[in-house]
Amino acid sequence: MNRPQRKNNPDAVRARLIECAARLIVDDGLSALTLENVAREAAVSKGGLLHHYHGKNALIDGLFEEVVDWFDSQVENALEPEETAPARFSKAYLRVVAAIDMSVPEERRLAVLMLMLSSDPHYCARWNQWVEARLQRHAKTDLSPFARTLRLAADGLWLSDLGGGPDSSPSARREILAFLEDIDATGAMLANSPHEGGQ
Amino acid sequence: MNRPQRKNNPDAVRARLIECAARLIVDDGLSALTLENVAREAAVSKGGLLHHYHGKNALIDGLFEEVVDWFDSQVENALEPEETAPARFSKAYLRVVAAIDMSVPEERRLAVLMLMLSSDPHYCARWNQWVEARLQRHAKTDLSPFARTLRLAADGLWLSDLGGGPDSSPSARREILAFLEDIDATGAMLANSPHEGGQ
DNA sequence: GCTAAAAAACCGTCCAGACGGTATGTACTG
DNA sequence: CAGTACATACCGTCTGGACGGTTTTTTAGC
Repeated sequence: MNRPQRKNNPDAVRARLIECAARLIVDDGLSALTLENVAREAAVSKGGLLHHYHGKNALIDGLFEEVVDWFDSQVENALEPEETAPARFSKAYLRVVAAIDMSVPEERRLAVLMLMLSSDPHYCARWNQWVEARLQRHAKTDLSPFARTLRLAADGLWLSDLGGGPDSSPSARREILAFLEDIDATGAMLANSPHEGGQ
Repeated sequence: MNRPQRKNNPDAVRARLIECAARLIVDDGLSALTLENVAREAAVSKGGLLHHYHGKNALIDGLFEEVVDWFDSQVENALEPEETAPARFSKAYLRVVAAIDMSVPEERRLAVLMLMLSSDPHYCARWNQWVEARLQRHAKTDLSPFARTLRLAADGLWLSDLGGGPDSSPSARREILAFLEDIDATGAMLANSPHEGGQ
């Protein structure tokens, strides 16, 4: 995968740049995401950064795609085998979000996504594209109110995680998950309503 | 309360500054919140702005408090009369969020809150303080998993509103609300679990 | 009630620093 | 040698904020 014949392989530098950008955003807020800060954190000069990413937008775009791809693969892995399971996609969605441990740097990436989503309409639109594409693929299972509610709760959890809200503690999180599973078990009102997508 | 004997009462100017700052953030993004822009929108010079708010932080702080106070009063008004109703606070919380109409300028304020929350850890902490204070006040009714889930879903709805996600359409929203109410009606698993607050 | 002093409200300008981005130079690799 | 991967130095712009001046309102003395 990597090319150890190079002393400093540029892929690693790129990855480090993305990683540091993510860390900066999560820990110090969006305003801390400056080229200089990222470069310093990644132990690279600003010129070096701009060699890999032609401008700040390119860096952010790279970060965005990185995170979305990561989340996408995570959800894909969390999907149940039965393809007709109700709320199959939304459950996986929730599971991935709920499993995030903010103390693990790798998993803070999602917080980055949240930040970017709420700060820039452009990324918001791109995210919505992803969600709607997935929703379309799982239209048979994930348009029910229950599925929607699951995703909404996941988003709330996600947001709560970001700020360390009172519902992000492990115990509170466990309770919520258990509650949602109980509802699922009762099996009430899981019928897919024929609600047209989009707004 | 106000002093109408003044021709241009400064309270009105301050309110206008806050209002314009909010509008700028929501419509044009966080980066558009500059002293000059705010001053121009409010038909006040930059010096005038700095006379009322000693620095940008003071302005943002004022905005933050304004919005939190507004949300607080909205939730207070949405509270059911019966003080022992399960998830009393969380239901009001959800009701207020769900009732927000983003086309009404007044109600876009909440979007401001979201923006600030996600951009600055400091405001995140202050928001958590508010939530925890309210949670403590309503500890008897709003620590159940159901209540937590309600607030989480509200947050998700809130976020979805901001970005115009696929779950922010009126019909989808109605479905979700109805679903949540059905769960409430079944009355299952509403017992307050003795979960210690905080993290 | 009149007036002068004080305070508050407000304006326009200027400046230091930060930030994104460019241009140029250099070392390493193949 | 050519191209990649960086580093260094620098530039133009924007922004926050300081500062001094001007108008309006309030207060105080008489």
